[in-house]
Amino acid sequence: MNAAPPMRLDIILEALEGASELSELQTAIENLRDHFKVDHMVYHWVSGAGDQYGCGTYSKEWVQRYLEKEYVRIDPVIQGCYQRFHPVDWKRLDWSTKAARAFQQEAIKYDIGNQGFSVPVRGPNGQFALFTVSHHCDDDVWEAFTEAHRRDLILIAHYFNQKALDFEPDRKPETAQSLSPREIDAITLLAMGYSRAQVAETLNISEHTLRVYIESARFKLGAMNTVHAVARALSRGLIVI
Amino acid sequence: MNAAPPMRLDIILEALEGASELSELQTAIENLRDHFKVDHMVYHWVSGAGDQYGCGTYSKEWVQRYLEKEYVRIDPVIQGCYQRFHPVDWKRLDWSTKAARAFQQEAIKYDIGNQGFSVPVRGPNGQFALFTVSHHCDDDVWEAFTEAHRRDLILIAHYFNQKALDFEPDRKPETAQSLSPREIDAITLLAMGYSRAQVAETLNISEHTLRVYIESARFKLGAMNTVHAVARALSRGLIVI
DNA sequence: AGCCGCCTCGCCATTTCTGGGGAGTTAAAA
DNA sequence: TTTTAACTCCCCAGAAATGGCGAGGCGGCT
Repeated sequence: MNAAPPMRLDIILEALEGASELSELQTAIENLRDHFKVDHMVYHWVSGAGDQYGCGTYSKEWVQRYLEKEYVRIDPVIQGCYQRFHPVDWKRLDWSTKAARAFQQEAIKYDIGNQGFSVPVRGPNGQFALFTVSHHCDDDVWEAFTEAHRRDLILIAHYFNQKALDFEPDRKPETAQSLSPREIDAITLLAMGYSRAQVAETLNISEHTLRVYIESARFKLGAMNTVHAVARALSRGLIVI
Repeated sequence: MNAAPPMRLDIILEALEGASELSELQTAIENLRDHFKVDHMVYHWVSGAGDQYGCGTYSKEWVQRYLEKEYVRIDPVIQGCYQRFHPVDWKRLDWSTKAARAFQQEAIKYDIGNQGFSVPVRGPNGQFALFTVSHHCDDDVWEAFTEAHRRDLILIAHYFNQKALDFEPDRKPETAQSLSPREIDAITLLAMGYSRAQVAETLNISEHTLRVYIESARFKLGAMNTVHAVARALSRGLIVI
């Protein structure tokens, strides 16, 4: 299609590293798609509450439909990568549910391609994103491709996420409010299923003291109740269970 | 020191990728240190609860002291990387507190080196680890080194973490007992801070019905109470907020 | 056709959590 | 040195969650 030959990878990466605007990410991802000669390449930041953000080469129609239908809830690529650290071929995901299969059929109709490979990326505070390459080809061709370029793709995913985090200032101020050791203890034990009485006993403090911790943690986390506080602490990576 | 010349990077990486035992990680990290001609190289998995795990070339004495004194709590490298996505030079971290400076002095006494560079890595369920290179040299030499090898170090960090996750079986056998759509709705809204009454109203069902969902979700998740259920659903990636 | 899972609704008693107060110590930071 | 932040303890009343009970309709799978 294009008269110009694909750009060299290191030049694209350098441009990506130096990017200072969102539009440059879009340019970079298009250059990368041409460089690797694949149908699509997408960076997709999945920010839990439902709001998403990203850039890539999927058609506007598909992106809109994806958002409208809240496909993020059933997309096996999202679900699968969320549990994994490794980059993963779409074939190895769980497409067994009916909803997933319908989703797959529709995606193919929108020219996403029958093959895909996604790299999960994670940042501070539970931030999560995907970098995906998709294409239309045979299984063996695709396997050769992913084998050959896995390292590059991991690095590229890393760079895109780095830039996305740089451009998204919203995530930073929340970081300031970390929890005190005692608060972390309290919230962690609550997340492990202990009742307040049990937590207090475990920590060797009175239940009243425990409540002070829970309340101050709730305040710091901007949570409306204990469940909310635990959920926020978890998804921000402040506690681990 | 060694008579043998350093191994080539891609050979070391290949060995790392194919590793099936912890001891191979230790071998790989020593080879990498020799390859890059630095004083130390360390992979350090920081598992929230306090237990740690890793491999690397720090002296046994330092590792033991680090664990004994629970330096993970005050180490600015840990604190700083936990909030960041980018790899970071130790000089750019916050060493202003008294405890941090004392820690730094002690680390230098144990021959860690005056320069350091750490790459944060994150896996599913809030897993967090660091890959660190440290050395004794001037600022400009160090800057040239980190500039030249940043990409390699990111990839190496990724591979080490991948292997560490593979070797850690605790994270895997999550019996993926999935939740019904309504249960997911209920647990998600609870995780977002809504009270039962609010969730019931939002979902247009009676509070009694809602309770059935919560209880069945609790049962499926093996949780002892609502907080526990929400925490489990979150850390298993069944819900996203 | 029958079983199973999912969705929906109801009541009562008990336990647990939450929101509003106040108060003292210690250790580190400004 | 003063201030700040973390840790500890206490009371009370009202709101919310929990445990255990039962019931019916709908849709898919065998």
